[in-house]
Amino acid sequence: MTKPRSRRGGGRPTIADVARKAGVGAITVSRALREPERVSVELRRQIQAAVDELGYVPDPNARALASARAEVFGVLVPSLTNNVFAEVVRGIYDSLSASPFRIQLGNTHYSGLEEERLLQLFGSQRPAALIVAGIDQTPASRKLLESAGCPVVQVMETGPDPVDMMVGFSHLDGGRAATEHLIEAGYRRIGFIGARMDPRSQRRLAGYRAAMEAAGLFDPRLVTTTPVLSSVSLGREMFRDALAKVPTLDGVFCNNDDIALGVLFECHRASIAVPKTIGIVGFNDLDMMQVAFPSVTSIRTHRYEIGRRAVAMALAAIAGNRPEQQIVDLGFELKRRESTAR
Amino acid sequence: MTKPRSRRGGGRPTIADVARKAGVGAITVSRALREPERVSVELRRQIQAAVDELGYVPDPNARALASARAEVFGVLVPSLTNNVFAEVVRGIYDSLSASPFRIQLGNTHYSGLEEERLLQLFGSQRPAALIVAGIDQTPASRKLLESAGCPVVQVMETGPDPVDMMVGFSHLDGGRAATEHLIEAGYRRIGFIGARMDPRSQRRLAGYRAAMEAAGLFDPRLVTTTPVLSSVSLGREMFRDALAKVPTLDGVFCNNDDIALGVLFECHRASIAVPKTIGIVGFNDLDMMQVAFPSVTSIRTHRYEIGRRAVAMALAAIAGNRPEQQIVDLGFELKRRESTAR
DNA sequence: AACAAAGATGGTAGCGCTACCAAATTGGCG
DNA sequence: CGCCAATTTGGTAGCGCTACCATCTTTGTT
Repeated sequence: MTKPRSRRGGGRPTIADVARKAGVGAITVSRALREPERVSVELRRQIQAAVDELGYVPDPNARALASARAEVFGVLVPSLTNNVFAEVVRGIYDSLSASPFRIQLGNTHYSGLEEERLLQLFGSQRPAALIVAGIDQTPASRKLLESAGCPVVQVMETGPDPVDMMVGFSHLDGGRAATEHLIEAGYRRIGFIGARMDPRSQRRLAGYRAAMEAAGLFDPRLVTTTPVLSSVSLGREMFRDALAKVPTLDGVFCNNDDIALGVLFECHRASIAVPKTIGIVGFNDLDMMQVAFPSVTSIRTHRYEIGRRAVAMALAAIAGNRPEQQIVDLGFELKRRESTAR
Repeated sequence: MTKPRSRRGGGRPTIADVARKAGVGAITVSRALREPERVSVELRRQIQAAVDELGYVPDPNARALASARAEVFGVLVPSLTNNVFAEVVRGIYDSLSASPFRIQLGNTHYSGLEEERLLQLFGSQRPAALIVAGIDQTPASRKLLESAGCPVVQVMETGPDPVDMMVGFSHLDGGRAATEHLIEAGYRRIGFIGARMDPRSQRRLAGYRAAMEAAGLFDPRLVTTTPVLSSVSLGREMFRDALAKVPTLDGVFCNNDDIALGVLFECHRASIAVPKTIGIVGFNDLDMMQVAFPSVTSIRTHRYEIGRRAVAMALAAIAGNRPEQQIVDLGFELKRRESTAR
């Protein structure tokens, strides 16, 4: 006869301990915790008392094993420090904090291969739902998502062919709106400056190009891109490059607000008047854009709300009532500010 | 006779399937995966072939249940969008991505109660290690950490009384260094502007106060704080308040770089010369501070490195060789820039 | 009052994996 | 050549929980 719980570390209470103390069967404790309405009020009280007294916390691993379903949301984003994704993730966390679901966060570093690896890993946990950033998964990733056997929400972007559900907006339309605004404001030699040209940035660039071509203003020399990760200092450097290439530049649409801020600072430093000589438009509308001097026109996107909606849709799907709308376009807003007011 | 695997979702391969295919015992497969050197080369090869062919991925839940130890690092931070913690978290993720450990991330929202709740929750998973931000845990949280039965690393700050291990730096010294620098540069009416006065901000304030008192310059009216979450726009507003309160203000030490940036923009807007009329020092040294115009003096902290070191120490402790140094002070650097060069 | 239906509770048998021990094989050495 | 130790492999018995079914109540219906 071996010692009963030699292997378990601290001998923390199990469901059997609770059941014994409450004078009921283990399964009843399990039910009282998961579907209280199926247990009489009286037993529920007794069980709760035993739980409190023992400080019982269910073991999620045992739970997942027994039910073949972990109470985990797998979340895949390409970056943890990019404020944009941080806000999406925050929306997801906030929406899930009151639920029993945990979050398994993965950082793909903008790599398709890493995404596949993480999906493989997440799949082994049988998550309750998967939330992934973007719509450009590799074929292998797409297959993994389709066979995940759980609701899948692609976020940040909308597109024609969802794996399951989608919440986002059109980056192409955003890029076009930003560019059209510059054109309407009277700018003509409008540059595009973009770092880390991920698929979303590419589509913003496509929107820029569409607007420029429609106005007969497109010139490939106006486009400056790099695969390097975006930063404020990079924005400054790229702006200098762009200006060296096209000295007549009179406006820039920046891939994101970090770049835009770098451009703004360089304008200050080089005594280039904004918006008079150069108009600036950013993307995402971080808090600081409206505080900057001059304040910077930007495309406001609803990152936090995207996170919330993604969770809401996934939870609805888990509960069995899939939303009638598979694709939710949360749109964007052009925030007109001083940097383009000439 | 019930169907053998009716409950399991997609009938994914189990260790038994691999064992059968490789013609070995299940336990040998388990060993080949976890401690390959204890299995003969030949069997190892056979097993690997079977794993590849079946696409077997071990179930982490079953693993955790059987071994009473989950391959999970619990990580608790007060904010997900604050760039500072995002970088720590990134350091942690990057250091752990090649290991079998997953990460369970919790957001305490700067709340001690929420921290307790999350520690309770994390404890139920028997994590391999815990990394928590800060050193000011509530007594209940501290008890949970002490009885977690795994390595614990407190990060971001150092202090005299670690639960287990610590990686960080002294916020008090940082605040003092920033303030002394302003004093040396010739500023006299130096304000402190601080939002979200968490314990680390409090200690930066204490450092400011110590430096000011030592120079005989302290005046409580110079201190402007709020518990509101920090942002660039809040920095602007608080600076206006501070200036209204003390019109002779000639310098500010800001709790963090967001606030400093808000101050800088307001100076531009109100045509206040920096560094001539007002000197500005920030805290953390985000990338943009050196690009700003004028560039902003700040205290550089090593967030990413803190994350990496925390993981390295935890991994060492798990492997059985605890680092001889329990408390690692990674220090900080005062980055002198244009905003205080007068 | 008799009987079916619905509700409440419990027992049993795993979920997929690993700790623990036992067995089989090999090698070294007197 | 025999014996013990080291190495390699496998069997058994759970880890803590829940799905599934069985049992026992309670309630509703005619």
